[in-house]
Amino acid sequence: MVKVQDNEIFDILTGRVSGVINRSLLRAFAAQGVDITPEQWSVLACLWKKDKITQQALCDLTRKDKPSMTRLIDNLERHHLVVRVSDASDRRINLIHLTESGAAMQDKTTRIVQGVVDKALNGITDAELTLSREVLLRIMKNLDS
Amino acid sequence: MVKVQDNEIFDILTGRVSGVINRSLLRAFAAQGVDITPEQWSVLACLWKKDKITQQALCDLTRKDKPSMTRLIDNLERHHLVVRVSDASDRRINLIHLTESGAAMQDKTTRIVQGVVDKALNGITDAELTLSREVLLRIMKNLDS
DNA sequence: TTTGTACCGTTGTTTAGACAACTAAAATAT
DNA sequence: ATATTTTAGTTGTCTAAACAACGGTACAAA
Repeated sequence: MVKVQDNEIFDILTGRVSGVINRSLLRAFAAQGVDITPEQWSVLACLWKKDKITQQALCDLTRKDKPSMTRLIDNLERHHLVVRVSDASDRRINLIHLTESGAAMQDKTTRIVQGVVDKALNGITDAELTLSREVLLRIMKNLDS
Repeated sequence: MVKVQDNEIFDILTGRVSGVINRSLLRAFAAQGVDITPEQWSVLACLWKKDKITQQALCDLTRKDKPSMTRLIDNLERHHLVVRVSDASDRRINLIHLTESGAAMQDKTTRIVQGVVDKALNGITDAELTLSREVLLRIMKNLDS
């Protein structure tokens, strides 16, 4: 049995790795003069694939809850990267539209993120990565029920 | 090369796993009537190993920064689980002491956390876990510089 | 001894996640 | 046609992380 007291696993699973990555991304953006957070980037990344989708769709894609998405979009709107457009045929719905500046950020920011990912995965083989990913997905599955 | 656009890796590294675990822990505590967060638990876990240490030591052990620790300890004090005792010989220092209630939480909460960890790691072999951990540590090392 | 420097902890501000409670609109049931 | 339920999104409250700036205290150098 893996004992909780041998703290390392617990530490790793409980956000150490993602924290490091998140910080790296945040700093990489800042260093390049991009005023955006990794979370905001993940929302934009969805919209670059498919624009004009609902907030709920963005929740599903990013696995964030609705209040989080509301506030993320508040922030993205404040930065003029997206706009909420309420749907005429179903007035419950906001369709989130990329603005020009929002669309324009894709190339530069994706390069930045790619740089961090490359650095993170340096020296790690495909086989190692595949197995780790598979283990992590299994852990998530074990817990969501 | 692992492309950022194949979103899965990015998603995994960027907190989805730790998010799931964190939520699981939070709910497990709540379900057992324990009014505590996983972060607070991680601080208490340090103190159960070695009581009466400085805030800075707790920062190092938990890899949190000083403001985060200040506020975590604020919350723990509010719950009467620890107290700050300022050191007589060096008045910059607060030594964090477990209270009786703080000490008393060890067994129950550790069992709860152990339960979540067991569930998370169900069906994962030692070899798989060892390799994944090693990969994740390598990723962290790649990034902290 | 005074000055500089390093260290410990706090406060302020912004972003974000979790959860509950809520409004409004649409869809379904009766 | 009205009542109920489901869905979309917002707001409020708490916890927490990141970063900058700050006040005290200790210690070392000049």
